[in-house]
Amino acid sequence: MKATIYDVAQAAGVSIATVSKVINQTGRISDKTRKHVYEVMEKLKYEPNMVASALTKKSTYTLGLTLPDLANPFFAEIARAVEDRGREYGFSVLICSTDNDPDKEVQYLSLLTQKRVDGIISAARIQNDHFLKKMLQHHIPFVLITREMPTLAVDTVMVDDFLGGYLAGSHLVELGHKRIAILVEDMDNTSNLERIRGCRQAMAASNVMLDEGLVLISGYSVECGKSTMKELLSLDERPSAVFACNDLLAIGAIQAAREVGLQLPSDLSVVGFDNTTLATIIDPPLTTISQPIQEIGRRAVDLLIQEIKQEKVLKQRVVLLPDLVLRKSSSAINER
Amino acid sequence: MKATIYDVAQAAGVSIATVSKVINQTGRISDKTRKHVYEVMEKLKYEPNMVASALTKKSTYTLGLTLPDLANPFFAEIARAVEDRGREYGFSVLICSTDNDPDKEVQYLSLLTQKRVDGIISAARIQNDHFLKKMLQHHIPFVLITREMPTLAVDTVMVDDFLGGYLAGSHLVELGHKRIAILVEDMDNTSNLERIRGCRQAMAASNVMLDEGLVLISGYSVECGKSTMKELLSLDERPSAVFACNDLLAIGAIQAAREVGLQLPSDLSVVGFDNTTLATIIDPPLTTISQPIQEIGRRAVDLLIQEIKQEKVLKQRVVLLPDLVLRKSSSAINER
DNA sequence: TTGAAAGCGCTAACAC
DNA sequence: GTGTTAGCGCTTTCAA
Repeated sequence: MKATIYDVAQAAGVSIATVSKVINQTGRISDKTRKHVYEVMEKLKYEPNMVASALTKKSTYTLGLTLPDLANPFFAEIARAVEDRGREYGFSVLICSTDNDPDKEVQYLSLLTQKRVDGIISAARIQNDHFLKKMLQHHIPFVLITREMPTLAVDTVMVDDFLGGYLAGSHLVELGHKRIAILVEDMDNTSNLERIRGCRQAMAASNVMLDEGLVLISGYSVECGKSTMKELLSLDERPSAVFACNDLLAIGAIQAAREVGLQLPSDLSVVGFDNTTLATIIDPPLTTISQPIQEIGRRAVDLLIQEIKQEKVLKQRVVLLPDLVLRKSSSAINER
Repeated sequence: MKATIYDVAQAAGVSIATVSKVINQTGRISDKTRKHVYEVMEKLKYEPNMVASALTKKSTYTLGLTLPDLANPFFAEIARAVEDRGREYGFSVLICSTDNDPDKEVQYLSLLTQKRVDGIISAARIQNDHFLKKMLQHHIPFVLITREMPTLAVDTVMVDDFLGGYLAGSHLVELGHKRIAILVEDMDNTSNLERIRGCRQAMAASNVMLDEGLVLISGYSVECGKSTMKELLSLDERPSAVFACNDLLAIGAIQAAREVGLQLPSDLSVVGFDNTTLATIIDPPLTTISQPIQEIGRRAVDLLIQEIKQEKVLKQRVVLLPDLVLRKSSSAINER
């Protein structure tokens, strides 16, 4: 049986209140008893029971993180950033992959509240905003990352998707591309919509019209990007450039292009979004729009902790600005 | 204030015991009261407090997972596999990246025991086996994955590293390579040692001697692999093939080779280890030794849960067998 | 500087 | 079928 605070108190010849105080460094305890209690704890291999203390303190010192898929490098990096920043504040993190499945989302969110996490960070594209609204009514500290819910007053840390799309679009247009395709995971979330809108607007600013028939919904994975890109490449008049709304799709696009024998970037320019480590691994290295992953994780945790500690009442939306990272997958159009 | 079981009991006009029974589906409750209690819970938006129940039930239904770095795709995939299997049993998982830092390892392990996780899965290369021994004495269910501790009776799920190295070595030797280099993260862990030993033995079996000067410790990242590979390539007599003890290093090696203008696989064959998704992204696609990641996560959780439920006393070491996955980064030696 | 005692929200005998 | 009650291991007034 694990030692409890009673065992320590008894062995040390003091009360449990005293032991509690030395553990938590609260109240005033003489150096002598403190040291003695420490020794006894050591001897008994005593490990404070945080579930008991959580029950009284009403704080578990754990954060919940929901995201679509932990195996996706982008989210894995986000998770790591959250973990690191959480650790600095003494919080650990419970991770939940939802696969963007509404059922899982609801289940996990409910689980997290039952486990009484002190706050939740969600990168999941929550389908059920009704449910989310309910969560917020429970007043559980909550911050959304990577995406926004325009209709909800919820703390958010995100990147400016419109600007990201705009940067991608201008880059391509400046390189002389006119026939630009867009690969998107799905159209159900604002981020993707904004990225497309940004790209379209950048093109329009240079009088290049986006052919809406070249905007393809591909699903979520390298494979999906690849097969969708193949469709695109079998078109009579194939695009000379493609903006993929995330790196995974961009990679699929590159693979598809190579499989049909195209040279990159001369035959096809590809721009991604996220700037995950994958972007440097693919050949040619991917020109992409960077999200400041570390910073997103960091700021999200900061906001959450402030809310948990009630140091803040003002909800806010932090919009970080993306960057165009030039690599080798894009180049001036090759007019034959 | 969140509703408690008392609020529900009162509002439903029953005792808390009854409410508890309907929540946990224990004891016998009439359909009528059950339904009524459910309605009240609904109305009050009651969420059972799992920290309270954990205190009495002595089970938190959460698992701890420690690994070197969640941002590393290999471990991210492991984490996802563990999460999924855990979920099937109703467990969530607390993730801890140790960066192979002995201090963090000790801190996290201690944190996990304080949070009273029901069990721990560790992929971390725990430096401090003394500490680990202490953990095991506490009888906390524990399973090691991805690596072994030969001197400790601890449940383990791993891949046969020796065989993996052997497969890599034979493959290269069969392709006619004689000057084979090995890139390894570090020599502090049995896995790496075994992989090298396997490779060496496969070579020896074909009367090819491993030049120990070609075994380089590179550190842990694509960048490290790259710079170490550059050293290797600046040798007077450069190797014609390299076995990298993990995919990250293999990717670094490929990048280095390309940067100095080599053609792969004609000028250099590269074999990796792990078969992460990265292997399919790099160009040329990486020939590598596959670890059955899903299966490792799955089996680890199964073992752990059995131990938690005390359905098992026998400790065991599950050794999964690796596979050679042929892709495009290796080919017969090119004799000029 | 220390201790007694009342909770925290729940489960599990056990009694009715 | 349902209720009473004694914990689970800890924190936190409040007294001493």
